[in-house]
Amino acid sequence: MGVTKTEIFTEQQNRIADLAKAFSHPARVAILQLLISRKACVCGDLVDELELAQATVSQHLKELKRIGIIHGEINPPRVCYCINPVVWQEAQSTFGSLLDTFALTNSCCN
Amino acid sequence: MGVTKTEIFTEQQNRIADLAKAFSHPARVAILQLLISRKACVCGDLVDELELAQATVSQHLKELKRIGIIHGEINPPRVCYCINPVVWQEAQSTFGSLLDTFALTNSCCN
DNA sequence: TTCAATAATTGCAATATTACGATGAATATT
DNA sequence: AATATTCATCGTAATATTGCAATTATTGAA
Repeated sequence: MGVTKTEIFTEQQNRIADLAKAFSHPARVAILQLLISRKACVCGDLVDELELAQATVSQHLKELKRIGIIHGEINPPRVCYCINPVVWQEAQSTFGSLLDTFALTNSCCN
Repeated sequence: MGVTKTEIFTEQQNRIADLAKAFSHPARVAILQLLISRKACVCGDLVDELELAQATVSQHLKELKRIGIIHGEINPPRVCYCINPVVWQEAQSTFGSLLDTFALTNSCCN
């Protein structure tokens, strides 16, 4: 159907999936890296850095905003995008604990 | 177009995006959690745990295999799925360093 | 060989995502 | 006021993803 059955999963599982979406497209990874390195934080600069149309970059920024991992400050006529430290920390602890739940001592069931 | 322009991004960015896809759907998160907790590792058991059809679970398993984060051992007529420790560690270090590149002392550019 | 059990694959439908040109809204500058 | 700049949104096209029923291997057992 193309539609995820959100209701059959836990809140936590759905949130993990959402946070992962921030990193699940190379353009969004690149945008986040650019924001962190502070080589660019204005939409127009991101467009210059990436070989993508302005509309496409804007769409990825919208998705990142929806997830909450960035927020934009209007600085007319520009918009400065920044990492949201709160959600970034949430991602750190979420992926940190998820990835730690697998102990390397675990062996396969055979 | 619906098609990601893979070629304009770095190998690293594309790999991060691919690894993130393992976690970007709640069903795949649930599957990985079940494999880790060892409540289930056989496809049929996963189908019982999740409210999804066998074909759907199989497809998610296929995607996780493509990424490399799990592998299946044939134990006829069953298939036992396991976390691949090598790729799991890759995910740990990849997301670990990516998430660490943002220092909370970073302030926005305004 | 035939049957049962298990899982992969196929085919299909519906929705989501990616991408871009064009347009629109907001605001600074002239 | 008119213009230019910047970014969001709309519309559209193409591809990807999600999900399931049905079918197809595959293999062990009868």
